[in-house]
Amino acid sequence: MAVRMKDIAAELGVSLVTVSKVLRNKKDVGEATRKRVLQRVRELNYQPNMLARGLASGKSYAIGLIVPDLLHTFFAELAKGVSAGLRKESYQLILASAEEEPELERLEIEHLLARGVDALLIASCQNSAGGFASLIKSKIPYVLLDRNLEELNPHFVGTDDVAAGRIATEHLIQLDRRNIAHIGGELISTSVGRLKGYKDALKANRIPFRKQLVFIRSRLEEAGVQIGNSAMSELLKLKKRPDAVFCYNDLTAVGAIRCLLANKLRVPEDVAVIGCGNLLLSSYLEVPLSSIDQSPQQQGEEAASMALSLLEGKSKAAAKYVLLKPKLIARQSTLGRA
Amino acid sequence: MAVRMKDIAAELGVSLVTVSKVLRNKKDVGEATRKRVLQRVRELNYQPNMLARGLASGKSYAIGLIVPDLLHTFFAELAKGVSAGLRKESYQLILASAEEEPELERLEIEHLLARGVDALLIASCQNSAGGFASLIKSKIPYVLLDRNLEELNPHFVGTDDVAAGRIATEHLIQLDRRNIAHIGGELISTSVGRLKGYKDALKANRIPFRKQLVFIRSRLEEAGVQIGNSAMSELLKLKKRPDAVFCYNDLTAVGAIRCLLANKLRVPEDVAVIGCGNLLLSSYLEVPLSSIDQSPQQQGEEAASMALSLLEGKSKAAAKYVLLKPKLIARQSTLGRA
DNA sequence: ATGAAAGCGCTAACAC
DNA sequence: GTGTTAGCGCTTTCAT
Repeated sequence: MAVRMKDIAAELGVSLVTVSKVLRNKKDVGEATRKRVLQRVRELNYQPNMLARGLASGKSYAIGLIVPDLLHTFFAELAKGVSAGLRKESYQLILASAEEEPELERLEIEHLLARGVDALLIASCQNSAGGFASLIKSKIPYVLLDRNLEELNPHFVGTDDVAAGRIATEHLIQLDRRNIAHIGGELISTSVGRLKGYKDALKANRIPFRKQLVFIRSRLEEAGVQIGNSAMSELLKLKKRPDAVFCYNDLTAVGAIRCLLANKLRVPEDVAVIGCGNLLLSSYLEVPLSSIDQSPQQQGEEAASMALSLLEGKSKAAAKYVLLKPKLIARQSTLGRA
Repeated sequence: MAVRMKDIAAELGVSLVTVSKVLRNKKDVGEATRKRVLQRVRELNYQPNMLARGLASGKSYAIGLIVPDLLHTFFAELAKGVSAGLRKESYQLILASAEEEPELERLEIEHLLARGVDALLIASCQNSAGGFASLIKSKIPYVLLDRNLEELNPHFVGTDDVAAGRIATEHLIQLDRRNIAHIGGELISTSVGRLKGYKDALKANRIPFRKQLVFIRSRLEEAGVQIGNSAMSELLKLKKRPDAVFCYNDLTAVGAIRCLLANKLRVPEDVAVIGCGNLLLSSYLEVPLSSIDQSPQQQGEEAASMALSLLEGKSKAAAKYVLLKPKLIARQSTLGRA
């Protein structure tokens, strides 16, 4: 089939090992030989068989990334960042999606391990550490992304979700809203953090926390937009209607806005809405959506470099936690028309 | 490190070969032995080392997919479809993005070949067959997706783009528009096809084709939304303003709508706009966007099954071309408020 | 039905 | 500097 080192070696009258050394930039090869080998390698556009290399060396120069859902552009951006970060160091990315199913995520972990990835990056859709058994047993380094699982005490790259919740809520407070609702998500770290930020902001501004203004929906029940829609319609049934809503993600916010408009309410005059995540299309929406940006690409790059540090055995040098600062992006859904 | 076949064999007092046979469902193993092996395999949650298997057998049970850009949800949906299609047959997907750079696409092709993928699916961002040299030399089967390159005479799965252009344009004609502009893209098969469909529809309805109503922009210059925006503003300079625009994709349409609204024109009353691709968020846009749906997930599944057929040596059984029928999704940007 | 031997294409350790 | 030897963990072929 394809050309092998053996072939190149034979052609050039050197040993296979010499070719191998040249290709891995080993120093103990004569300059003349090195040039001859490189020349031929380039002519043939030879690529070493990574299966063989991986098997022999125990290193595959590939890193796996598992995301919950690629349709969510946040994770696509994350993947882009990881890919860019790895490419700099000539590592390769193997990308897989768990389709929001914990069981599938477990399977993908095993598949990637079986393919010999050197490290694994996971934006997990699991809510417990159980699915990580084989990963932990494998001893390969791994980094959790976006959603944390504290019981694993993992290396982690994500957003400071408490800050995100606080910034969003404070933005609404500064706009003189006092009756601020929150539509939250499942019991994953991001949702929990954003809820805490919401509460913190209320407390810091001496606004009483009202339980009935908080609406938590498990994501399993419905898709994001529907969650926002139905949650908002519940909130509208309250005697004292909220004058603002902080939604834990942008899709939910889109749903909430749909519901408000359908009820002839104005956004933001009657109810201001802010999301979180800053989806790529957020500024083109029916009502351009205020949101909290989480720099997903930067998160990806950070995760990549953390993983590479771990591989180089700099376990101590590598930061354990990287929390990126969220940024407010205010648009029409809170500010109104300019 | 991890458990190996050798270990399981030793524990059970059988030979490594027997274990291997059980795991690959070979018939020539006694029922009792088979059960004992499977039992232990399950207990240990043993996963065979795919690098070793691939090296020994020449088959990796992995199929590569290269897309131009994961941020474009069309390709994310495509990937989801491929993944689902492969999973059914216990093949694994290895996903890579070329970030719209032909050179990167070439690199990814080589990487995936070096990793021993059994087949390759490519939604290519190349505009010539040059980048496919190593792929062709490798002899592994491949399928092109979405964008065709006729000089390769490849196996192909995509949309009937001529039909897409025709349907979109006819929709505008049925709404009594006669001065229909087209904003097109680079010289790739999809753009060319949609432009042809546009022309066909005009001709079929005896509407003269006017060259100045067609605006082609190379994608390299600007991002989709900007293209639409600037192209539309050029079109508005025409003496006779268009009363409708068919944009070759949704992002361009979003840009066109922005431009129209910024110029105090009403959509669709003054200018109706239709896109193509039916982005996931299309219905939540500033003006919900009419578009042409291309069933990307189904395309992905078709491509997966085509690739698997090719692997099973059913080269003749496998269809050479699969063109999916596009569907009109009419929303507010052409129909107005309901 | 079971297993011993050879080898996939490469790297690692050690000679020369 | 260069090459030899011995694997990496599997599959394949061919005995038994």
